[in-house]
Amino acid sequence: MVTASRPLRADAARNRDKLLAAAAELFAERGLDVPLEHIARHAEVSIGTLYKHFPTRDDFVAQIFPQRLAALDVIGEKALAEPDPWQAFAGYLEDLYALQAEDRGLNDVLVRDLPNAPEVVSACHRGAGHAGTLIDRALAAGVLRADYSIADLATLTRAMAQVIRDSPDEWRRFLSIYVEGLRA
Amino acid sequence: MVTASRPLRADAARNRDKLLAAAAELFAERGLDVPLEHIARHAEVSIGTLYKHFPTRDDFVAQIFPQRLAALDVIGEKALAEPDPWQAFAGYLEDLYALQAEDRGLNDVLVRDLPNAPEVVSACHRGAGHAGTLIDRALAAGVLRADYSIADLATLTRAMAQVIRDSPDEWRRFLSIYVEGLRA
DNA sequence: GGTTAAGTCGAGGGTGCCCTCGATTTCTGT
DNA sequence: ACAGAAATCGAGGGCACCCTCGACTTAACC
Repeated sequence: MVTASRPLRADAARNRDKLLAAAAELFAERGLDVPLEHIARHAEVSIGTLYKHFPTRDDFVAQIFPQRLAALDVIGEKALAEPDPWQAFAGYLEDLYALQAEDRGLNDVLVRDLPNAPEVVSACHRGAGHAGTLIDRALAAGVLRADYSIADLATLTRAMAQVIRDSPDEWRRFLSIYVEGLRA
Repeated sequence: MVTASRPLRADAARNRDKLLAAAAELFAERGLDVPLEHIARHAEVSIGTLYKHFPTRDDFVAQIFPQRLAALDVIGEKALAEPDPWQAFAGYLEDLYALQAEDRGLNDVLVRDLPNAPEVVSACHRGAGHAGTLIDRALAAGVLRADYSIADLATLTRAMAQVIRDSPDEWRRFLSIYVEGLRA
């Protein structure tokens, strides 16, 4: 069933873009919970127009974060290209949380479930896939503690989210201590 | 300057107690941010009466948590009595976060600064004192990584708060991995 | 039992955010 | 240039929480 909607009118397309840009900026700075009214104001568009284009907050999230989550694939590939299994895994963690630390909204996305943004969910699944491979490789090489699993990484991610929020300069140290605990 | 206020009338004392009990229960279950109206309802007292007894939310916090934080002293003493410096330190962490995991409000208290509840702040300082001693002893014994400091423990506490909130059954595992990373 | 200070009550005003909808404006195809 | 479809606008209703204040009730003391 093809829902061939007519193309947007020029002014509408412009406003849509302004809204997306505003949302992306405010999400990154203030997190996923910025009032939608702030986004509208920042985009210089009325609140009614905002709701016309993006009826729910998750519509913004679904438009903005899949792109940003593509970075997850990039660091995943990068890590998979690293020959040393320990370096690959540890480097992946560094890169992942560096990404998270740069974007308050992304930090939120990785902690919440967003049942209404399937593309975001699937991007996270892809990321988890990479991470799983890295874990398996490290396990096979015997460099990672034998009982480590992807669930532990999920827990770590939530913990890191909090550390990043509270003290954006100390997360590397925290991570490095935790990672020490991971060696086989 | 002694502000000898008259004793409370019987009904007032009763209501005050009901309010404290309600607040303690709801803080523990739902965290520090329960609506004050819920507390009043749960205490079967009007919202006006609540404000009469406790003009701010921090007045509740200041009444409720110093008691609860006394448990911090207990586990601190217990740890100081343990002869093995590593066991003392690691056991302290276990006990501390077990406490935190039992009480959603306490979990919140340990993450926020509460400038308006000086008794709470000072109880935390006392706790930090114990922890500092335990760290120093472990460092002196050479069993703890040499650069560890009380600031790291503060970071850990925030991280643990998040882990406890999200997955109340997995915090022990998370902690044990982190603690592995701590051995000298 | 009467007096009165102390205490209780809850309606209601304030704020911040959510979301809708009818009046108005603007684009676009002819 | 005009008609009509498409967009825009923002006032306003709803909700959850905050907090206040004046009218009412009650305990405490004689």
